[in-house]
Amino acid sequence: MNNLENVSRSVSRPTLMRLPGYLNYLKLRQKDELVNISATKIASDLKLNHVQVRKDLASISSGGRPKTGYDIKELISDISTFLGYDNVNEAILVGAGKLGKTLLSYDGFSDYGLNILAAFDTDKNLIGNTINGKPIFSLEKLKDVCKRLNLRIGIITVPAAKAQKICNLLIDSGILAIWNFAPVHLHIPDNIILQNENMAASLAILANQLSERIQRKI
Amino acid sequence: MNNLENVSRSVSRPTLMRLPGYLNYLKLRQKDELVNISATKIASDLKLNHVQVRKDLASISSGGRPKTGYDIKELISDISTFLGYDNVNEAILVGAGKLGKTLLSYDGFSDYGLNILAAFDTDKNLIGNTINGKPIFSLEKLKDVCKRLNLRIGIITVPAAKAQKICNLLIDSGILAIWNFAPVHLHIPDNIILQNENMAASLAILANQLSERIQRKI
DNA sequence: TAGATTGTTAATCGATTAACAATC
DNA sequence: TAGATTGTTAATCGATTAACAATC
Repeated sequence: MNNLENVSRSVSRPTLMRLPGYLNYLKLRQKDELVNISATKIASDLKLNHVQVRKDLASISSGGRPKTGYDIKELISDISTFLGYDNVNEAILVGAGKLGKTLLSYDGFSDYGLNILAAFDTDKNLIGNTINGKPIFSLEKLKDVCKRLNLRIGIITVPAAKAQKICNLLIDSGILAIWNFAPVHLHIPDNIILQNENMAASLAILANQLSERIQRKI
Repeated sequence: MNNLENVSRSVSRPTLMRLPGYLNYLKLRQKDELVNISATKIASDLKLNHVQVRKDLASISSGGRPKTGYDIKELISDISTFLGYDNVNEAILVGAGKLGKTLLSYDGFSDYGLNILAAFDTDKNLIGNTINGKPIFSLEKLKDVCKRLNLRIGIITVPAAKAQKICNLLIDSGILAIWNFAPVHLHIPDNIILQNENMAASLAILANQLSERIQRKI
C-alpha cells in the first residue's frame, strides 16, 4: 500500500513483545563488561529457540558477525531506538486512585520512554495535590490540556464502570493511544490504538496451570 | 499420557486469555436482565470472530441451543468454575512497596478467586503494619508461613535486582506458582509455574503502534 | 416451514522450529 | 583449516477463519 522508504520496519506482535526482554537481558550482560554475545547464548539464557532470537534481532538490527556474535552495545541501541525509548512519549493519566497513584509514583517508565505529565480526577480532595512532582487536575481541564500540549497517550486507571466514559473523553480530546487498566472491554473507533493491561487474563492462566498441575500430581 | 476421566478439559492459551473477557461481558449483560445470548452477538460486541467465540464457549460449557443461543447464567457459572474463581486460591506477596501496597489494597482479586493473605518485606518500618487488613511480616518468616499454611501462589513485587533471590526463596518455601511483577526474566525449574506481568511489553506495543500510525499519517 | 442459530469439518494464515548454506 | 556462529529457506505446528451441515 504505502511504499515510503523510511517507514519503520514492521515486526510481528510476538517479536515486539519479546524485544523489551532482550533489552533487559542485554543491559544486565553489559554490566558484566561483556562486549559480544551470541544468539545461542541469549536463547539458552532466556529459554527461547535460537533461530527465533536470530530472526527477532535481524528484524531490528543490522546484525552480528559469524564466530563473534552481536555487539551488545549496538544491539541495545538498536532495540531502544526501535521501541522508541529514545524519544520521550508524553502521557496523561485519568483516575488518581490507588493504582493511578502507583503509576504516577513509578519512575521506571522513563526507561521505556514514557513520561506521565499529569493526572486528572473528579475527587476534590485530590485535585490540586501533587504526586511525585506530577499535578492532579480537575477532569474538566483534561480536554484543554490534551489539545494544548498535543498529547497522544492516555492512561485509564478509573473504576470499570467509568472507563468507557473516560475513554470517549480522551478520544474527544485528541488522544490516539490508550493504555487501559480498567477491567472492561472498551469500544473504540478503528483509528484509536488500545492496549489493555489485563491482570485478570494473567491470573486466569496462572490459576489454570496451577490447578492442572495439582490434578496431575494427585 | 494421562487418561484420567475428570482431568479438567484443557484449553489453548489464547482461549484461556479470552475467557475472563467473556465473563466480564456476560455479567454486564446479565444486569440488563437478559436471559439468553448468541455467540454472534457476543462476537460483534467484543470484536471477535463468531466461530472463535463458539469454539471458546464449546470448550468450557455444555453449549447453547440453536435459535435461542446460550443461557447467560449457565455460561457465567461454567466460565467461573473453569477458571477456578469459585474455589479460593490463597497467596502471599513479597515486597510491600508502592506496587505491593496497591495490590494488597485492591479488593477486586476476590472476583478472580485470589485472596492475598499477607505480605513480607525486609523494611523494619513496614513490618508489623497492616494494609487493608493484611499483615506485613518479616521476610524471615516467609518460609515458615508458606509451609504451615501449605500455600502455593506467591506474588513478587520487589525491585528487579532482588527478584531472583525472592523467587528462589519462594520455591524453597514450597510455592508452585509465581506471579512476577518485577521487570526481569526469572530462572525457574520446569515444574514451577511463572506468569510475568509484563508492563514493558504492553508499553512497547502501544508505543510502536502509535509511532507507526503517526508515520503513516504524515 | 423458514430462518436464526449452534456446532463441525476443511482451508488458510502466521509463527515457530528444523535443516542447511554462508561466513569469519 | 576447522568450527562457531550468522542468516535463510523449507517444514511443521497451532490458531483463526471460512464453508457447511444440523437443529430447534
